[in-house]
Amino acid sequence: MAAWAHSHGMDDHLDIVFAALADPTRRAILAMLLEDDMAVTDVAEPFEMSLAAISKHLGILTRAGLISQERHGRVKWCRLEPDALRDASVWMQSFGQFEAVNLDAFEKFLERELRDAPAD
Amino acid sequence: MAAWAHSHGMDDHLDIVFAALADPTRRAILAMLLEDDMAVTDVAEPFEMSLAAISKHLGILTRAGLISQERHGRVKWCRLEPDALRDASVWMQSFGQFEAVNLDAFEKFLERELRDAPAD
DNA sequence: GCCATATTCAACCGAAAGGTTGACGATATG
DNA sequence: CATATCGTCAACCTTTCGGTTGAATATGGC
Repeated sequence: MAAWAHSHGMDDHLDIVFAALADPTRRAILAMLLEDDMAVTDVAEPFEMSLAAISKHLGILTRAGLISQERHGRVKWCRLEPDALRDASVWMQSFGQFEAVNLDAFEKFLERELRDAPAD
Repeated sequence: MAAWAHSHGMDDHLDIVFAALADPTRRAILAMLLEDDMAVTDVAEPFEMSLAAISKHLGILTRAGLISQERHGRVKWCRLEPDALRDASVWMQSFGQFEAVNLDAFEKFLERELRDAPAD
């Protein structure tokens, strides 16, 4: 089980992951990191915005668990962490394939969603 | 022009879809609509917020293509539209398969060294 | 026609998102 | 030591988000 599940509900984590994915700059960053790990400055280079803005985006991606950042000297390397994306992907597939046979995972998902919803 | 900049039409749509999914109320609504089509008032019933707020949420889900709304008399029925979710899921799976690409660690190491090299 | 019901619209509000700039701490280099 | 580079922080600004309330616009039932 993923580390974030200990301190947050799945719901909170999905909030953060989907919000992180909702920005085109951040998705472009993920696409860049798909090819290779990169330093913060190199990530920022192709974008027409300040380094501080990119640094914020990277913080958001890190908090969402979508990337990890590791410091080596004064350079901070950014690495893609596909696990969080896989989790959200699984969530979405439970909708896209709800006609299919795999109702087990979906059943558990639905239970969780309904319990977490502001009910009665 | 970078390779990741190719998908421009889809990019805007992904903005809207992921932003729509980033709210727990809206995800709960999607979960409810999995079971059955519902009228707006019935969708709003379990939530502790105004009907107008739910109406806004449904508008956002509709603009994202995640649901459709059809008016019958004075009742507006909401139906899940899993296609948009499937699209976003496909986008995410391309990242989930990151490991399948099996990038060579040595190659990454080499590129890192070259980028760090003070020569030129 | 009259009234209740279903849904949206418009105006407003506080908080959060996404950007800027300038200063700053830390690290490498000469 | 001096200086350039890497990255973040703090303060600020504007726009968007998520919610409220009250009025408005159908539509259905009697």
